[in-house]
Amino acid sequence: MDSPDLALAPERGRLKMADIARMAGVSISTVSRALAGNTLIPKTLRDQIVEIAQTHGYVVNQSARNLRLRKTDTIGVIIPLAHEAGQMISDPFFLEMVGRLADEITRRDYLVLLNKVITGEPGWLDRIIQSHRADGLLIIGQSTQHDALNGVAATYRPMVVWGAPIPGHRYCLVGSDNHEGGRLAVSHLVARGRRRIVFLGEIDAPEAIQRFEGYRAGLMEAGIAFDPALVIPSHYTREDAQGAVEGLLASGVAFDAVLAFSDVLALAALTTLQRAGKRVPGDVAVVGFDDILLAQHSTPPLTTIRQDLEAGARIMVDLLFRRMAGDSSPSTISPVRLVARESA
Amino acid sequence: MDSPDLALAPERGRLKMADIARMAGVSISTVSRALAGNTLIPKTLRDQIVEIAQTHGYVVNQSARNLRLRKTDTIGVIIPLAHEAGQMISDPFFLEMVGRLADEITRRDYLVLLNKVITGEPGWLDRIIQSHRADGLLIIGQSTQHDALNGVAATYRPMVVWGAPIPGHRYCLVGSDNHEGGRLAVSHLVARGRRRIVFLGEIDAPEAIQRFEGYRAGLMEAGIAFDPALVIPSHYTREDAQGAVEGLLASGVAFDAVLAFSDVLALAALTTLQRAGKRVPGDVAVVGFDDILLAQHSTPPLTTIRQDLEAGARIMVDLLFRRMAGDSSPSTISPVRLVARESA
DNA sequence: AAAGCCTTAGGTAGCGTTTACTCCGCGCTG
DNA sequence: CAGCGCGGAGTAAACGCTACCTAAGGCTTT
Repeated sequence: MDSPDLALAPERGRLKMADIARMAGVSISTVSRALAGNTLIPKTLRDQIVEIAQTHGYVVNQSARNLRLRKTDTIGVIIPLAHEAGQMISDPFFLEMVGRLADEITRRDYLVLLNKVITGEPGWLDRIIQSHRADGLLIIGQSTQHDALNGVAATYRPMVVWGAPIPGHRYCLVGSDNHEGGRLAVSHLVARGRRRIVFLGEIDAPEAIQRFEGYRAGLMEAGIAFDPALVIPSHYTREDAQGAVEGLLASGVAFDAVLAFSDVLALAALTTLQRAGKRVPGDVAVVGFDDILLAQHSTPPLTTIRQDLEAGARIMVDLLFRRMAGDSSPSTISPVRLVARESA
Repeated sequence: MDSPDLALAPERGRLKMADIARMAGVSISTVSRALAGNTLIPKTLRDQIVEIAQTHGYVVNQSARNLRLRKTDTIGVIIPLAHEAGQMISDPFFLEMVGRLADEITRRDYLVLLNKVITGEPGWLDRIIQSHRADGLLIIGQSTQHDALNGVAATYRPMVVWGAPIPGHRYCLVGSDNHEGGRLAVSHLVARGRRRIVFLGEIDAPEAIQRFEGYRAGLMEAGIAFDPALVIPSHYTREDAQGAVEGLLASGVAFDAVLAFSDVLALAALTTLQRAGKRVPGDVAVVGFDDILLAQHSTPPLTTIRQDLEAGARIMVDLLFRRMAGDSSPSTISPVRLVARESA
């Protein structure tokens, strides 16, 4: 059928536009236009060219296209991990967030470029931006990088950050009402008669700070004095939380509830407490934060502060695309709600 | 300090190598070499150039680099979703796999490009390969695309597929011993006195087929006749499995155990059975497959066939990089083991 | 019938790198 | 002292594409 064409094809897999042009007997620019669906080329010719390209398995080389067009049809999703504390992309919260974002992004026919970043070396963000590998950036968690983010925000628009608002932030922020979450959790625990409420987690990132502030606000509302002995630091991993809770138990400090920074920490606390013979919620009530999938499946099911990640992801991607289109978009804080299950 | 340099810089954000060259008073090629650490350039000059680049926030444009070098330092992770059955990247199994792969890939300083593909349109794989956006491809699950994969395997080397071996497969395959998994599960159930064992799942993808074959082999070993009425089809989503189990209950068919294709399905079955008043494992024992994180947290904890995803991901990435280096690497099937928890 | 206009198509200049090739000057050897 | 090798740096040709500019016809318009 098209035997003459075949002779013209170079080795498979390195076909370029010029090859298709030769086969079709037209110029390169005509092929480019035809494949782009440009109506400058009459429909019949366009279809012919597309047909030839298809039967030969030709596809536009994106590296070249990206260079020429100065865009990549790709969104970078960045996971900043501070301290090299061993937290990985496999962390359930990140994973859920990444999944949701990926669903939203692919729905818009963009690709997702996943970046794990060990923050610390200054200029990491500039490096990512200037490499021009993505048309926009989604940053999951400010970690301790508020200043770095603020630094680029002035000149680099297509960026949306998940996290908590810090006075003077100039980047576009999407997040939950962490303060209210902390307050809600405490008020729920207090209503169930708890008075000695542990706060489990590292208080470094803005989200953590605000949850902690909410915790203190909740205590104050209830007229309970804040006791520093009940603040138990723990990194973001299961293992770390387990160690922290074991330490707490060993210390002999009395407590009847745990409010954890995240569900991952809460679940670790739950199992550690149970293994130590404590009944949950009988002896100790446990409240988490996030409402990851696991939360509803633990034994007992975890009471937690729910962040609607699906909505959050949708908003982030929405705002990002508006920014990429030149709009300036406002930061957005979504409400949280307490999901009462059985652990508290 | 370097005030004359500043005057030469164009608007921030679009610095190119030529600008750095001008600032340093050398040619473009010298800058390129210096930034690449090429020892042709004496160390002092190299350091000077790097310094200038750094203070001005210059970073090599990857689009251009990719085009010139014909490589991207990027691995494509592809999630083929058949049937448009609503399964999303947010599916726990995919997510866990993606997380593990991402950890392995970023460890090697490559980036991860996430691709959701609705298989169906022929040529989807060619399109991805020819777009030259990634240096290698990791495909999570053969789905129904065995032929498409086999088609490109001959000419496209850097590709590794997660799934189950099919006679005559020519692509590099990594997976678990699905047949043995099915057999193990049945043998475990039989040892606990179960005789009417349901198989819950779609029997379309190779992995499913082999798990099903293992199920039949297990029955045969135990001298139990295979009963087609106990094969309950269900797509890969929670919702679908729930419907399927409800249908099963309504049908009145007697059964005392469920072996599900995946943990997601098993967990859906678990809750559906409980909601219908069945006790697990009292009335019905439930066994899953995969051992996703959720499995150990359900009530009761799920007995399941464990696939070691961490090891699997490591092997996949390992083999892929060997293939990218030109080695040909063998397919690998990892053993599975039964994790007995309380649901069976 | 000359002048314009629209349609259709090609030529070609980049996009920003990397690297093979060339060139220059200096210290050595024979 | 001619010639040679070599360290050091520049020139220019790709990499594969898109889009601006130009041009050739075949129309309509005055």
